[in-house]
Amino acid sequence: MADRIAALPSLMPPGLVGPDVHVARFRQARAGRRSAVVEDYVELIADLLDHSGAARQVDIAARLGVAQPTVAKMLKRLHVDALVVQTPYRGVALTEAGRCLAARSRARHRIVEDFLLSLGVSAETARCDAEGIEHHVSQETLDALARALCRHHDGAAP
Amino acid sequence: MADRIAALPSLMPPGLVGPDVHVARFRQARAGRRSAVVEDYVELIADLLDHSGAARQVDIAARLGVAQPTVAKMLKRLHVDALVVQTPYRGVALTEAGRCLAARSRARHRIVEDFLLSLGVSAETARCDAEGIEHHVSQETLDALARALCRHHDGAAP
DNA sequence: CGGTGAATATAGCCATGGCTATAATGGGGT
DNA sequence: ACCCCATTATAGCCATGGCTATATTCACCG
Repeated sequence: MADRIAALPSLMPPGLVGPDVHVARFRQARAGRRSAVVEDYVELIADLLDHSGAARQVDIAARLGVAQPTVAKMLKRLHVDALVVQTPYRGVALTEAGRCLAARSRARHRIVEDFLLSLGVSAETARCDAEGIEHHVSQETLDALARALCRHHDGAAP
Repeated sequence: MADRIAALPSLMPPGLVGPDVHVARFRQARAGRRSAVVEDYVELIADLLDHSGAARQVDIAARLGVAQPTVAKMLKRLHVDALVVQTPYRGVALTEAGRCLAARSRARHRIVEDFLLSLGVSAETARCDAEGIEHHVSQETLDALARALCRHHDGAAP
């Protein structure tokens, strides 16, 4: 059938790969979409804690562009996931796991954004695109971006 | 020095940007996540049509790694969005708008994947990461990637 | 010490995008 | 011509992540 034809490499024009490989790609992409929200929250909480010493729901909501109850519901989930600790009617704090995830997300974010900047993309676009891209960058790609960034810096200012 | 910047991002307290700017970033990222599924479907349908002449629900489901009713429901939505036309118990076809969207998604995908390959990322990782990244790449960044790709080719085989 | 306003908690709604189970249908083989 | 079965349609469930409206609680000030 069509599948058998598509599975023959010699008859396969570039772009259509085996169904199993296709599945793996899409499953990974969906996983990235799922973890993206969590990473956004944790990273933002870390930023707020570092910058102002407190992470209140209203601040999180204001920066994410969502309503406060949305933040409250998500914080419950983050608490279940052992990423934050909440004291009622007070701000949230990150657990050790939360700080770890925040640090990784932040590093990833920074590398992606710096890399986009090194390509000549405007600061605002780099920020926006990095926000979406960072959750889909594997460690291998991240390493490649970091290497390219190093080469760029070495070549630009030796 | 470049290593230091890339390797120790968490030691640099990121200057917090204004809340409104933050909101714009996250809103764009959420929009990208929303459109990602639609683009995945349309791009895949176009690939199936090009390579086997038909896009059946079972094939779409097998490649996306989802169940057939999930595909059926999504096709209804794509029909409402005027991206596909369905004849009952037959495969789907793309509308003009659908073909247009598929072409744009495919071009975007190709540039991102080729760019990752040019960075030295393995073929499999490039495929997987490109699948997630492509939906979050603005036109400006896409242009920058294309330019860098051209420079890479010129430098590699002049 | 009490009241008031801001922050948080809670309840309940919606759309999206998954799933399973099952019914309806159409095409191909005998 | 007919029946089988692969395919598609439909029904109904769940989790996620948004929202509004409203109740609670805290903190501060008079």
